[in-house]
Amino acid sequence: MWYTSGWYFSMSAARFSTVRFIQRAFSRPAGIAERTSCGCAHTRNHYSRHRGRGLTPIRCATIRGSTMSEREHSGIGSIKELPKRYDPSAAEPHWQRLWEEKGVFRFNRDAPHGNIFSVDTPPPTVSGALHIGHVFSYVQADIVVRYKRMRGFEVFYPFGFDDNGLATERLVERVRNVKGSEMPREDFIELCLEVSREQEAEFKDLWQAVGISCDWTEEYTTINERCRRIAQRSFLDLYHKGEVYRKEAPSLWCPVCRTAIAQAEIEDRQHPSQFHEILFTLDDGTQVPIATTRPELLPACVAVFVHPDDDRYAKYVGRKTRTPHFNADVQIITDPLVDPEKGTGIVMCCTFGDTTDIEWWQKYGLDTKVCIDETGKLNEQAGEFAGLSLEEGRKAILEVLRGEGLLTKSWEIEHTVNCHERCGTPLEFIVTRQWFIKLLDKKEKLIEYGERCRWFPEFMGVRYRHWVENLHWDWCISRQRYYGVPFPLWYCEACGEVIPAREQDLPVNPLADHAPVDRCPECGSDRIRGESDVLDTWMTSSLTPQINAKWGEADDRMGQLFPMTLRPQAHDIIRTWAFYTITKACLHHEDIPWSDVMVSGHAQDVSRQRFSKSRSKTLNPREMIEQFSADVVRHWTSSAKLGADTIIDLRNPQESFEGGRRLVTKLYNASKFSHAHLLSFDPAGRDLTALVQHTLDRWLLGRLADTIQRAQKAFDEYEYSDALDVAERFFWRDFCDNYLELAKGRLYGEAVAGLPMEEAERLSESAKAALFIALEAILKMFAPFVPHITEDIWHWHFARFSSEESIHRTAWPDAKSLEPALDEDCSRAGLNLVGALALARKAKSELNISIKKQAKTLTIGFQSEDSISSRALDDLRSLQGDLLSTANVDELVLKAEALDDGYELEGVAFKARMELHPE
RNA sequence: GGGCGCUUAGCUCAGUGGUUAGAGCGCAUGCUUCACACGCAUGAGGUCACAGGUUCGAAUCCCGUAGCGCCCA
Repeated sequence: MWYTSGWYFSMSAARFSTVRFIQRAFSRPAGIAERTSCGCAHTRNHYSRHRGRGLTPIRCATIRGSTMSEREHSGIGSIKELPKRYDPSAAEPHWQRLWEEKGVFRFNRDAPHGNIFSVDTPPPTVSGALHIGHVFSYVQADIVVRYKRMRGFEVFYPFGFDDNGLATERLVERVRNVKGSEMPREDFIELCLEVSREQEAEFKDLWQAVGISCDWTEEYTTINERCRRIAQRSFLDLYHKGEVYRKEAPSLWCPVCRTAIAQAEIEDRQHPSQFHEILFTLDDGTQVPIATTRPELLPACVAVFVHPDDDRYAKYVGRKTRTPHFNADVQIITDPLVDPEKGTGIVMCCTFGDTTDIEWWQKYGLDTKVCIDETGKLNEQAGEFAGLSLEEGRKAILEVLRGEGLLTKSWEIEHTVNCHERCGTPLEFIVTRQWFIKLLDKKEKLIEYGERCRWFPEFMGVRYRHWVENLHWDWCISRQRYYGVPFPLWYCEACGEVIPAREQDLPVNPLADHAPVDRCPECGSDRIRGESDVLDTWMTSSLTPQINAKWGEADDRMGQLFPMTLRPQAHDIIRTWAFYTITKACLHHEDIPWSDVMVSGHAQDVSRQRFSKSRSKTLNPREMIEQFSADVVRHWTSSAKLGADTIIDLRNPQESFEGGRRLVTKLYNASKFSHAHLLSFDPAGRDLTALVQHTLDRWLLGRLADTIQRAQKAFDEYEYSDALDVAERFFWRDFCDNYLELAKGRLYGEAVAGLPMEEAERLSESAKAALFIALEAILKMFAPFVPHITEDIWHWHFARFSSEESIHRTAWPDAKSLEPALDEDCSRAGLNLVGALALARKAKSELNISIKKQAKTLTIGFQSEDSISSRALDDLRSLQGDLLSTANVDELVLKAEALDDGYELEGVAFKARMELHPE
């Protein structure tokens, strides 16, 4: 039998006693640690140092603040006495409270500009519950921020909520079942503020629960006094610079929300629709077929168009035609914008069906015949159809035409319709008087400013450029709504003069406050009226860098904080949030708002539909955190590369969280093991790299240095997912699978049992020093991703040697500091040993035996006698004790010749053969 | 119609000119092992969408085709 091998007993005499000691230590009832004169509980090694060698007791690491101490402090002393499993539901709120109490993420207001990493997070719109997609995007930013903080930047990470505007109004109307238009304005605004406050409390609670490391003392909402003042200051600045104008013009109009909106608020939706072929009549009685999807606009028809090269209709050009039923005579005109392939190739132009109608209206000086009112109903222009909704009007007009024999054909088509992103209503163009910011005259400048920002990933900057290139309208900033920042303006009712507020009076409410003058400076009239429109909410939310830097305020810190460093956001808001923010910085300061933009993707269901606040089917992040923990949810957010969308199965979300769960469990277990051995190691005041002397320990630190550098490089490019990947690889493979297994012999004292005391001490201290360095670096590398468990473990052991209160304020691991311990020969030897260990594992696996089962010999043969092989042979010879104790083999046979059978490891120039003890 | 992105293992995805293309999940086999069975070990699994080109060498660069997604007309 294998255990009767004489070699085993002769080599293991010392080990045998150790084993018996361990058994005795473990046989104590759990929770009763043996105590000695140093007054604390002990690990086996610590215990043996006191008893066996009479060494002075070292200070034992006590656990400060960690959740473990609350539950288990009485039991430090062996692995057994740590809880079997980590409990995130207790640990996570504990650390979140501590971070808040200690102000761990608070910005130091005296920090110099050059050392600041400032983050302009887009404040989430208060328009419904946050979903898992928000967590996906915002946590990605937090991961980067936590890394930057550890790299020594003074982080400025404020957080705000965008509660001003239409989106919030619609939420309030929905949840309180009211209509803003049907109640007193002030009451409605009060209700909006109330709902906003409730929602914001929930948002904040969720952000804290998921561990967003922002500074809550910098919190703002876009409706608060500072934001109203800055938004009005922004308007006045543009007004005085001549960058805004007020004009009566066709504007995008939402008939349901009854307000003008901007181009950026359009959402294209595919609608099933019908093409109708309608007969117009020429002056000589000839009938021409015109195809349209919008027969309800027939009363507003002011011309018909054909393509200049369309031979079919060339003979009609320049003549007049009469609209069916409404009997208006309109001109037939040619224009290249007509698509001859679409419908019949003849198209009617109305006031206003679409942007082409508006273009033609301007270009050819056409009549204005408005048939739609601002509530989306047909007006008196539509004759007997007045008062009908557009849908009813369409049916009625078609019915009449059919009766008159003028509707010749109808067929189904798929049609893209411009809808309002907030309510989905098809938009109309209505002539109204609105304020606009000039954009079209500065497209090139806006593109240039976009290019001065660094976009991650780079192609997201291209999307911005194309959006600017394709702008058709100046920015309409008037909203005929209630819950928003008022225009700081009054008008003279007599002559129409515009009277702006004075800077020192901001913020103003022109409906309640007196104008800065009693009489119109132009005509002397005392009939002065405040503007009732409010500013587009983007007028405020495009100013978040200025709001954060308190532009123009008494405590202005623009010099310190502007431009900001980073704008993190998802890609759907490039055309809105990013675009408007760049526009404002350009207009106000001739500068970019931030130097870097990191653009995240979306979380989607398996059907590849992105989540949104309005979709009912989504995942509640609170429930996910309760079920899987914040760390696990955060780990999932790193599973996708920056900018890439990710998929999460709503019916089976646990699959997406599996990787995080595994990492957290593994971190806990590996740390628990390390902790037990490190309790007897005192790093205080010692040069740890100098203690690391064993080849394997130096190999480990070489791998660590490489990992740190690669993670750092990835993080600096905002590629947090690559950083996580290299860290996990190192932790799982190098550290857990190989190093810990190989070091156990020395950590338990077995591998050094027969050596002189000093040598044994040196080798075991080397392992502990390496363990200490590597584990702390591992915790730090994972800290941005899984901030709670890393904080917890760091407090078991490392906090007491640090001047910081939290791992999140400590320095990112320094690869350079490891250099004294690095050595090429050790790196190579370590690699060879790990290769040989893999061969031994493979051999046992092929023989279907446990890795633990003691084998007789491991024979490794080398294919050739080149220098690589002979060095590898030397490496294995010098490390054979580590190999044998880890692989559980009695004897290693090294042969400088190729083996004719056995197991070959790919990429390694040797083969191995395993020989078992006879049964 | 235009722009951007994507197409790599059963699934979800890494992989920016250089050995034999990787990971996680899933699958198969073995192992109760003194941190971890929520674990470990070992293994199977790929015509890198298709076609052409550049190159000593292409998943990677260029051109074209097809399909998918997003954004904009």
